[in-house]
Amino acid sequence: MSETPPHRKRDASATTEAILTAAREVFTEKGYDGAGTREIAERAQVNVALISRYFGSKEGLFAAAVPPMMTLDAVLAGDMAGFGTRLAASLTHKTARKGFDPMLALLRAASSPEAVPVLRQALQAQVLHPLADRLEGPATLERAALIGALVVGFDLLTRVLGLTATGADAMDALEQTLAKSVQALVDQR
Amino acid sequence: MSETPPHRKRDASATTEAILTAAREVFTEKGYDGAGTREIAERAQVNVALISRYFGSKEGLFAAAVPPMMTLDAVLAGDMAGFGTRLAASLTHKTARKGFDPMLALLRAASSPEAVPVLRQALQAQVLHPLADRLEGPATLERAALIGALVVGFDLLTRVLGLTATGADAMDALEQTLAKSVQALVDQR
DNA sequence: ATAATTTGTAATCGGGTGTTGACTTGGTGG
DNA sequence: CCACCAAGTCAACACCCGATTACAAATTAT
Repeated sequence: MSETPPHRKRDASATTEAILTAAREVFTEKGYDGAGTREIAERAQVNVALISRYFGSKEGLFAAAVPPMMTLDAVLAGDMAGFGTRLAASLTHKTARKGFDPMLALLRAASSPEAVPVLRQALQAQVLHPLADRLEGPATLERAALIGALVVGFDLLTRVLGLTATGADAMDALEQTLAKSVQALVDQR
Repeated sequence: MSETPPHRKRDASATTEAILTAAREVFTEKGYDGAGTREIAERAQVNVALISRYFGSKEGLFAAAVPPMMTLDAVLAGDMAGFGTRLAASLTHKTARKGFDPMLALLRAASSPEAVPVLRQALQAQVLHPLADRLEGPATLERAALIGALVVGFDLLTRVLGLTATGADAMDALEQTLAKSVQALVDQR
């Protein structure tokens, strides 16, 4: 058995990036409390102390890892007439993407006091406000918040709590109803 | 200074009840991970070991404390024409009740794997199904789930993440929009 | 080549967690 | 009265956490 190369080339930016992607994965899977710095470091194949060095603390790592990825741009592209359908599809068509998922990370970190300010600010600035700007009519911010509530609640029920629709046709019905509810909030005026 | 009476009268059912109410409060405030058995015992003025004795484990305590209280009966009473208004009012009129709040407890425990099965079962059996039974038309379970998502998401945004409506009139607009969205899901057919 | 700075390592600190076992105390039935 | 058993106490266990310190190795600058 050949010895594992004792250390890869020294590259600060590469290791910070490795830490960030590992942190995103673990925060997604385990939440803020459940994610341990040792586990993150291990997955990044990096020494634990480097987390403190580069990000100051676990909270600093979370703030650096999660917020930049919270965006609604993909679904917001296109005309708002099809927004409900697009959003519903993006929620039900769980691409089962391994690794980082901003929504799961948010849901599983929301119970940790240290993470709350970070999450609130990012959600406000990068999701709710951009969405409200695309709405017309009265109370755009409130309607945007309700759309956000629908999305967040939907993901909490299905992905975190694991509530499953009973059948494939029920899944279709769910997606259609969701799309209709969202679109009603978009078209309201 | 008189000595504090070294111990109150021995009463197993009274102490289990004290543990339960203390547990409900702490789980509400700190979530499942954040709530410590020692803190619960201290608030109940009870020895920590009694938690293990009476409930087997922290998970057992959670299962005994939270699910029985998850109910929608108060809002479900009355005719379904006013359901949206009633539900929206019950959410925005945060009575700021101190102590136990099943919705907060659910939200802050949802990220803990040990709590998830308990929460899912209780939500399913005591909230979603009773609500679906009161709905008419197609896909009642799916529409009930979406109403649940709206409620859960709304509370997550406002109470857990602390997103605040900018003004009092904005709060009214939010409540009305929420009522309308819920009622639309109720009346759909 | 030598000094200085950055990058990575290893061990440890102080504290907190849920849970357990042995023990003591209180009330009660024989 | 006293033995018995439930109810409560106490101290410890084994484990995990985030953070820090002192040190070694590699890179860069002089």
